Amino acid sequence: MKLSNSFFYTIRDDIKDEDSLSGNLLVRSGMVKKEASGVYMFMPMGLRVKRKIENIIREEMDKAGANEVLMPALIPSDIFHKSHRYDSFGSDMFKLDDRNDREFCLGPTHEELFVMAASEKIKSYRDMPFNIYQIQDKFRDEARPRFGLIRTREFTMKDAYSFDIDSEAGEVSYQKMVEAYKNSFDRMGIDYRIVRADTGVMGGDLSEEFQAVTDIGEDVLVMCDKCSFGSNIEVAQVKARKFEKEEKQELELIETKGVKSIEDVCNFLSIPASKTVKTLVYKTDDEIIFALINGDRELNETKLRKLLNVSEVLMASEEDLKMVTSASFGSLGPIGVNVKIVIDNEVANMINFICGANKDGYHYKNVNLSDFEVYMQGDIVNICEGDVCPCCDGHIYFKKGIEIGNTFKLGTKYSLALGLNYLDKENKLKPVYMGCYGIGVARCMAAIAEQKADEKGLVWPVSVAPFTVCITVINAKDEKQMCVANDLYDEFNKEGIDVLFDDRDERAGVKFKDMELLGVPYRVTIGRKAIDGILELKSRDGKIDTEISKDDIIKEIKKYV
RNA sequence: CGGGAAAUAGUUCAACUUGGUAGAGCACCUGGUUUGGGACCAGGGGGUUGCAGGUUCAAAUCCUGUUUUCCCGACCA
Repeated sequence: MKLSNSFFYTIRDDIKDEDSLSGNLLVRSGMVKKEASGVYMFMPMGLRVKRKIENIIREEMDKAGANEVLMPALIPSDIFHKSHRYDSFGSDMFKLDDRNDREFCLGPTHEELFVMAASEKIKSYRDMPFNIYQIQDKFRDEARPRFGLIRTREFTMKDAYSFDIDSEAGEVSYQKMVEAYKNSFDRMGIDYRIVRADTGVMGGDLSEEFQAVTDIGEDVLVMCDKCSFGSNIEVAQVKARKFEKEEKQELELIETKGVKSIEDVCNFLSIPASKTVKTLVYKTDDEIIFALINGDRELNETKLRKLLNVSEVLMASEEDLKMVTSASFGSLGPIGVNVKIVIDNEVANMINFICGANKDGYHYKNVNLSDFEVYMQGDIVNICEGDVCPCCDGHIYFKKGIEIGNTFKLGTKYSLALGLNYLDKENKLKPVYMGCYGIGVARCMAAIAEQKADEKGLVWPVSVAPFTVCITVINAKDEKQMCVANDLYDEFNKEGIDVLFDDRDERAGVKFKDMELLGVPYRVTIGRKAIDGILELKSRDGKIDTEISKDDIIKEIKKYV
């Protein structure tokens, strides 16, 4: 591609409404442009990167034996009613009516359609296993699009679905996809971690996420400094701490005027937070519950929701609280109140702890488990840095990540809901075992940009770069330089190397800056010495900066691609 | 959905507090000088100040509403 007559532009100033590093650079380099919050146009350079990422994924999926298909983006809503997901997606779904008032939506995901597709083939156990996938746009009316391409409302996703006779066979299909994912992300040069995650609205038995490590990540990744444990914080198990053994003391009511927060209590009594118990009030589907956790912990709502087996937990308001006690937030505890008490595993290990007395201005000292009735006990807190790993005796540290891919063992959730069955050897009807596997294509692009960019602009690995090499002519009016450049351009093309020819009549500095902003991995500069057959080769990452003979340049570049 | 900020030329911003003909850098056009790291000089084009009301002799500026965008949170495969 020659730049002089191409649709290419760059922007010198920072973009006002793109705060993230990747979003700002992707827009400034003319790769994408925002049309609305979370809605982007892809310009030629951006589209090339996106396509390269798609092709890496496509190759790895095909290698793993999956077959590519394409589903509609426009989907009749009834199918989501059938799978009972219409309401769970709720306002995240873009909804519309056709001219006959039939309800449609723009597909937020495609499990249902893939089940429909698979049912065309699946009649018997002989018809499995197989895996089908597509690379297509999804639409989700996100509450808050942000960070450029990282959270958008229309986004390209590769989604694959495996169909097996049972969980054992499903496991094999699942592992194949995990391998394909590792290969894909390795080829893209992404620094990622695999972590356990919540299955969320997808449902199913197990979910793992592929998380690109970056500081602007929206997820907290829980890692162990000793073993390979990795988990999203939302599901990371906490090994309950054991506390020092001591004799149980007599329960004691103490006056604590104006003492509300855990911090206040600790200061007032000169004790560590771990000696206190925090009482949090939650509203579930139909009642108020008190959740008790150690004073230096944070509650994890996902875990609480699962423990209680309810669809939603919300923090209670002051009014909700009035229904169960006259005390206000800051003076709550498990004693003398008629609500269900849920305690964290760690609270069960505590002896003689401090908590609110359900009477404003008072706390209880020396509280023990025997002083109140426990409705349920479980792991309902967030793991902390420094905690002991749930799998070994190592210690936990955190990283932040962007979810670039995930894999789900769906099990039979969708096959049961939508009637996808097969006949086994004994002629019995059984539900199909499914897995589903997603990769956010543009999100990968943003993650790479985020991880690799420097102060000059984007830095693409060769595998996803819009062009592998650019030819920069110092003086486009110099016929000899242009002649050398044109020859080289033809040679690169002949060799099948993606080459960008910056033949614009611009000053050298402008061309250098533009190519650095764009992040092309290698630059061949054609300048004064070109007449003697001497060119310059510079890599965007700064590792190579050398003069080189015109005759060796192709060979040299080929070493890196 | 809660909290915060913002909207003025293609773009980044100024002018708003204290109402009085909207200005700069970059970008763009013309001419000239330049030509290896976002050149310089001279000249020039470009704005219903997001939108709708209101107050006023007079509104970018004050008031009300509304829309959009970003940030923090809630939410989120």
